[in-house]
Amino acid sequence: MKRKKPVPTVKRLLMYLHALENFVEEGKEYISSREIAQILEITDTQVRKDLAFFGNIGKRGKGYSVNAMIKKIKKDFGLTKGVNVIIVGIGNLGTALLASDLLRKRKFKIVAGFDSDMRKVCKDCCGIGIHPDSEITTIVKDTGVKIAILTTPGEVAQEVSEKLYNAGIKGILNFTPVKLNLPSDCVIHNVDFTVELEFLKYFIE
Amino acid sequence: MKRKKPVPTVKRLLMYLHALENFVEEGKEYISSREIAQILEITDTQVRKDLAFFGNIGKRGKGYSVNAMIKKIKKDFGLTKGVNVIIVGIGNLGTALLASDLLRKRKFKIVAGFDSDMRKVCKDCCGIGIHPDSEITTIVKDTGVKIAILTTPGEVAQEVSEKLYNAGIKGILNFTPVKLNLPSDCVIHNVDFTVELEFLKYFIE
DNA sequence: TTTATTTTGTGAAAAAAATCCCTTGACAAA
DNA sequence: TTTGTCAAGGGATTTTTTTCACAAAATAAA
Repeated sequence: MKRKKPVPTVKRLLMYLHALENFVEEGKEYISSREIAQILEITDTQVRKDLAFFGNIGKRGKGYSVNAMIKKIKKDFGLTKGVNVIIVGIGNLGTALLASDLLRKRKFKIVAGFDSDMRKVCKDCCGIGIHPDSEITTIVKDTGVKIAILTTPGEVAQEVSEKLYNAGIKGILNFTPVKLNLPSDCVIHNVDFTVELEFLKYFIE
Repeated sequence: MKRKKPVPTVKRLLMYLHALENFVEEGKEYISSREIAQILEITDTQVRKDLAFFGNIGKRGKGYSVNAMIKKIKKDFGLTKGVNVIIVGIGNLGTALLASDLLRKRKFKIVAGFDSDMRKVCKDCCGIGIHPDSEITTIVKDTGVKIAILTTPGEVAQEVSEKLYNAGIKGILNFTPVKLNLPSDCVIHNVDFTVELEFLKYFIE
């Protein structure tokens, strides 16, 4: 890898990865930058510039090896083996994520779920054990999981996130509408559909 | 409004709006660019540049009127009155969105839900009528709804989105992992948590 | 083999976005 | 008043990101 990749490049590379995995199922061996570009509705130069971060991995006149590119991206992003995550807050959204196969399909392994409501705590919900919040610290430490998906109500989000941080969580995918305040060695990424909807609305004249 | 706003500015303005609505609850009258900047962890210059798209709405030495700014942003984004949406695909995620108060809180009104499975169809689920897919065309035309939230399985996403487009939908918030192919007068915005998770993982060393 | 075509790779240019710096206005305290 | 501080506004600059233009390599066809 050449050097630190710009954030937009990182996002696009992940989108290339997802697009490519469909092609490998079809048995396609090589793909050109133009083909990738058409799928994502960007320019082919852009695709080549992004892929140039991995060195010269393309074959002139032929394109990029689908398998080789998938491997390169996965390796660079630490996605070669499954990534462990926990889900904190087993409400409607948390349950939907537990039941969804999207996470599993992309090799994310939900090692545990947590909820403050003892009624939600059960040995096995959708194949994943649900534990009380009080067990966050021990389980995070024992499993060494580094990523948490936060789907609690907004009211307790800050408090719970602090517990997660202290237990050793290094990244939080925050589905609550609250802006979490944690030390900078914990990466927080906010997902807010209402912002996305408002954003979408703006582009409809 | 001065001129067309850059995409990053649009996103930030919406985040300012969300942040500000917390302040108005606290009864705060004026807020400085620096205060907003600190919440979102960006620079104050950035905030001022973004707000400059609305003209000179700030008061030197004092800051920006919280209420005035909220009004400005809402008006510009067409968020002064409720925005109608439909949810298509009443699986786990669709159900979670129906039950969630996040949409309601931000003045999105779910006018109908749709599912191909007749067993999901009921008069009133979480206060919203669920209809069979076959009724998409009539209901979209009758209500004039322009935005759809797509939460079907990936396999039928393209097909269903075409039906939505033909019925008059102009914007789709796409939660499926499929890249939809529709004419360019329909805005598509993709939300993929797996990409977000992978993105997050990249920034944890 | 030769020629045409496809497609990568890259330095340079352009465009977009963010930051810097300085001026000006508003308010408050002396 | 005068003075000090806070904070917006806006031009200039810098940085980042994207696009352009074209050479070079590989392939396929003649």
